[in-house]
Amino acid sequence: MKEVIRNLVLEAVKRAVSRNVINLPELESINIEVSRSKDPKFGDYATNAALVLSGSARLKPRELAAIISENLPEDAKVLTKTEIAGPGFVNFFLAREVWHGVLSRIHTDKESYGGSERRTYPRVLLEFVSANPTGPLHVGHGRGAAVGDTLARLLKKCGYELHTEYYVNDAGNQMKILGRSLYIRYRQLLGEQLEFPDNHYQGDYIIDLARELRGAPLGEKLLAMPEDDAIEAASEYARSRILDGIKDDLGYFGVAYDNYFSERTLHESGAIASTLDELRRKGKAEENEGALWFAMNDQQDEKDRVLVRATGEPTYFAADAAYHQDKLRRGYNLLVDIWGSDHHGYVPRVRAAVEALDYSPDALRVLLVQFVNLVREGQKIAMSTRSGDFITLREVLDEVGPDAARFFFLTKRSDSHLDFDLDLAKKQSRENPVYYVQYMHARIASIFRIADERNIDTDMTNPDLTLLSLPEEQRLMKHLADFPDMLAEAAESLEPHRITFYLMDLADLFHAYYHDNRVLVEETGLKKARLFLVEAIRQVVANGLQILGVTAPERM
RNA sequence: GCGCCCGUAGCUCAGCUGGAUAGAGCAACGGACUUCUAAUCCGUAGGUCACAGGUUCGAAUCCUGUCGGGCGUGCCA
Repeated sequence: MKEVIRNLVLEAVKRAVSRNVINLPELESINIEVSRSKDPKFGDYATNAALVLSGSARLKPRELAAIISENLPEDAKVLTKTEIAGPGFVNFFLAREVWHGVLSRIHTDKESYGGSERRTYPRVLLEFVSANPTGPLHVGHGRGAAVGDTLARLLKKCGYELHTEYYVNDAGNQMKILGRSLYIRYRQLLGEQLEFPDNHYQGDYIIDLARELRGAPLGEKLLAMPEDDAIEAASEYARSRILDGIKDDLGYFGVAYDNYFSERTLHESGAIASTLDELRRKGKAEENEGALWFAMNDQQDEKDRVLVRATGEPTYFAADAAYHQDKLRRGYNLLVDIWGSDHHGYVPRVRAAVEALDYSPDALRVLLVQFVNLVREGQKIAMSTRSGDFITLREVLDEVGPDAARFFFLTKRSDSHLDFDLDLAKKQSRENPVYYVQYMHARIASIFRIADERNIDTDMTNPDLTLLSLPEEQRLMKHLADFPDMLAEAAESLEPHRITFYLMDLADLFHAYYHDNRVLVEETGLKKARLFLVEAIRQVVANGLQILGVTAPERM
């Protein structure tokens, strides 16, 4: 809808220029905004065009606003009137028929309402979670998964060509430690007195894996192998079992990837060596004291960073440079990475690598997701990944369910700390936003169900929407009209949390309306119009929840 | 030390790509159940947008500094 208004304004400006009413040197690059008016007395939409353009037009803002207003296309039926207000805003009052048209549009488009046509957007590769396959997913990963998967659904809805990927860090020292952890636990289980090093994986899940080995063919084989081989075999086993567990958890959480990308393949294929060579040739990588360093310039990072250790082992950074190059070579021109915020110092490094490999640094957008505190009975639950003393995603899902978890993870901006209140997530009341939103859907579904049971006609063809004259009905229709704009802006800014806030606002409007007004009234015309309205609401709620990956229940 | 993020109502947070009078929920207080689900709703109260400067027609939003909190600053991942 904003686009419609914006085009009217641009048209008005062009007409004013061609009629020589105003003079604007740079007509092409004007950057005006159309926004939703906060207060009904300012109409439905407003533009700051006159304020932005007054300088180059050499006119006072209010004068320019008047000119824009006068030069709007006469046949713009969507407008009932415009007003000039404040320092020079042009306020637009839209015709009732516009909102009626929105309702009809929702009924026509159904589950596709709110989306955008495929446009010439960049091809996007979204990478998220990418937790090391050295242990189960914890709650923080859950937040990354919810943000990432919702963002994926959102961008697809908005017409982006997008794929999702999970980068599996299955190379390097961590995998060796993982293998040794399992190997030692296994031999301990068989009765040997072995010390378990502090820096190894302490979690009980390693002991569980060791139990699986006991009596199994692989377990027998391990004992016959030289220790190094046994550790490698144990590592491979642990990696594979843990990754399967991660995939199970993600599946239960409603998250599916287009691709799992193994770091190991970058080592084995020579991709890392080739990327390093390229960096050397470009003068971005230099030997020093036996190690290979990435040469940062002043704009990139505070200091040079090691790519290959003096031991000859490439660092995580080297693999990441190769990985991002690989992604870009696969034809993606926008890479979106979702990382835990503790990795934020790493952003300049990878960005610099992308730039050194001749891609725009803007081809990489990194979303940082802050930590999650679990709260029970008002107390934060202490967690530590190192000691293996943490709450897994699975435990949270088993306790509150995937719907509440997904919704909760999106009740704040991703770069803000999140307190996840387990008690609240289970509560079935107004305080719990996920129930509040789902309940709106269930209530509407129940109207149709009740009507059916009582043999009340729910035919909605050719409704007379002028009967929807209550202020709250107007507000509801306008809010439904905002849905596509909200989605487009959330997608552009990579801010999926906007969807939950939108739905909570809609729920406020709906519950109040429902409370004060009956849909199944005697008068057939009014009943038909109201059914038409609430069904449109139900559809938008369903569409919003679908993007969040949360179910829209018919009854609760 | 240096870098990044954050500081908005008692609490938890929206709003931050500059726009008009800073918004929700919770908690507090006072109300509403003969109803399509009270699993709900209505009302009241609550603010030096951490502080100080600056840019601008206009600043919670951008810039600088100060204070306070978090994180980073490995030839770790």
